[in-house]
Amino acid sequence: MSARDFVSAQEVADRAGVSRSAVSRTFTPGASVSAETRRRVMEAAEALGYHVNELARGLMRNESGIVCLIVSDVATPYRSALLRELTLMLQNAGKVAMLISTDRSDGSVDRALRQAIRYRADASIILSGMPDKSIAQLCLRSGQRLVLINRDDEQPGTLQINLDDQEAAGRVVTAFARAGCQRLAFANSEAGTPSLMARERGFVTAARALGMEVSVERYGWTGYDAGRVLAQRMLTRTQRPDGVFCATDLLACGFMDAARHQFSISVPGQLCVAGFDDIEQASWSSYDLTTFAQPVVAIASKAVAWLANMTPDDGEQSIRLHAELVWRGSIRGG
Amino acid sequence: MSARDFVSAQEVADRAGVSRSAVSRTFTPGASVSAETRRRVMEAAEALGYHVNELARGLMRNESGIVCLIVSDVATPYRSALLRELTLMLQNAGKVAMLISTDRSDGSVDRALRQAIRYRADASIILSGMPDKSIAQLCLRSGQRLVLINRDDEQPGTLQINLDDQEAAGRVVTAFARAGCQRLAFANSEAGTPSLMARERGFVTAARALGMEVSVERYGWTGYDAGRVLAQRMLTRTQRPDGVFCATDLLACGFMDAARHQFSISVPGQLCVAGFDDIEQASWSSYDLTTFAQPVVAIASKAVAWLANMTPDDGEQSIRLHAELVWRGSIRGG
DNA sequence: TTGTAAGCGTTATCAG
DNA sequence: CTGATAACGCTTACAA
Repeated sequence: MSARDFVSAQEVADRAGVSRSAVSRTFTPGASVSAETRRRVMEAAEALGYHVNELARGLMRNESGIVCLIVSDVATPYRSALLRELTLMLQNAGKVAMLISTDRSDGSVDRALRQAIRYRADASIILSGMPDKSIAQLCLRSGQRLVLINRDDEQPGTLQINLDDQEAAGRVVTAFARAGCQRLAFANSEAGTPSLMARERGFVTAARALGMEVSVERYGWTGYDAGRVLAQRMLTRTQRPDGVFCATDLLACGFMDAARHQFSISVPGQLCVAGFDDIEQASWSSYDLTTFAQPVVAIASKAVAWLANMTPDDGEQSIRLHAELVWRGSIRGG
Repeated sequence: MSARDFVSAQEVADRAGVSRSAVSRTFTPGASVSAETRRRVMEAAEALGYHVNELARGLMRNESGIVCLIVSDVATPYRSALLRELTLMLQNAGKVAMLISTDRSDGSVDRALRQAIRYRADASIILSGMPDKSIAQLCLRSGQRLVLINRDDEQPGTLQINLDDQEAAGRVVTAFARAGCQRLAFANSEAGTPSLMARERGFVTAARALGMEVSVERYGWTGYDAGRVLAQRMLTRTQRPDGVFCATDLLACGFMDAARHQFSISVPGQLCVAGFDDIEQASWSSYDLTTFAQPVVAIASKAVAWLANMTPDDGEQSIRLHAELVWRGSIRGG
């Protein structure tokens, strides 16, 4: 068992010949300490290797500085990009990120939130899954702020950040039409999250509004492999689609690869493809995928700003951000 | 300002009609409480929405349960995959992950470690960058355990996890030779981390040992774009290489894309390519990249096991893991 | 098994 | 500006 011996403010105070309150004030931004006292304290602290104990500080201040990031599938390109922005901005805001991974099992998010409460996190940001109403209530009641990203559920007291998924999906129909596509299709996963379903809804209704044929297929869990399977199902029909909107870029990459290498269908020559997220791979020249950009920096900065501000009106708030269409080569006639 | 009102053990004790120590014991695994008392406490806790305050507990126990993950470029496929395994296994071990992002600036890792100390983390796992000796010493002196992954530096008291990079790089030379390659080349970044340099060293020496021609080029920071630039430099030579080992898969993807789409060179027909890491994209059929697998689960489980065990011998320890060659289609004649 | 009481390292309050 | 003193919520001897 290790020593576990940290130096305390008391020891610093002793060495510097001041009271421990003086030490505390030295390390509290904006507290009133004379230059001379501060200097002596800093010197002693440096020599002893003193570092404020945030556990004790959090106990007193009733504010831990911890923000929990609750997320599943961290290794996914979009998720990890969002994670990067969030941790970076939290650090810049003087907070620290606690990462909790969830799985698809029931109550996984609830367990994560309970963890957040135990560590007295100032806030939790939920990137995937939905918390049970009751546990969300508990968070809010105990003064923990809650941010839901792309969840689109009405939870009073929380900040909701969403995209204009449905409207965006409508815009891509226009693009397919301009490219001369005749038979549209939407490739979705079975995850059924609000944003995924909004994209499907938007695509289908916009296509119908233009009097275009449109079909929908759903399979698996929004990854590359699911995209391949979807291609297999959709491209072996007698009347195969010539314009496919995939619910995410990962699906689109799998779809394109299967189309080209398995069925020798040229993209965009015989088949136009679009995705959603604008993950890094979408810009790789093997894919060159037309897609919608997740405004990850905007999402992260909105979330962190809301947390940092501690807005006086604690009420719910809903932010809807714009997903910009990124034109690349997977749709003809950009 | 929010209410920030958590229920305390005292309140639970009052409601259950017991002392607050009884409450404490109920939530301490392996403490002696009668079944009846436990039941009443649990009931009261449930009703009130009580959750142990880990800040206070950590203060007393001198053990926070926090493990810091210090990492740069979280959004990179290999890094995020390792991150996923680590957080998952830490959770299973009853620990919680605190994520600290670093950049390439000097002292970035040191600042991260200082943060870790302030939160009295039980341990820190460093995935990128190197801490200053003095701050590492401070961590160890204050009883914080340190794990360095792929850093290959001698830091007494820490756990070092490394791969057999140099030996692996040697094995790929054999593969190139079997494929009939004549002119080998190593595509590296300028990052100069120990593992990257070990791969370069291993490749060059093995090639020379076989009497094969071999060149080295270094550029940028180990990403897709750097791979493209390296291809540009290396494939426009009069005597261009026909077997290229890229220091990472990301470099390899960029390299292959440039080779095929920019220079119309067929892979593996005219050019064999190999990478390192076995990121998810390496298995995508557009790349089908022969590469070495980072044993991420083994790495993570070794790290967490070491932390959990609190091995009596506190001394340094060095684990060298094997990077398995994953045969795919980017080298002829697998 | 249970309750009492003494800390853990900090900050906030309030005299001086 | 500075120093005592009382919290914060918890765990853990120690005694009952």
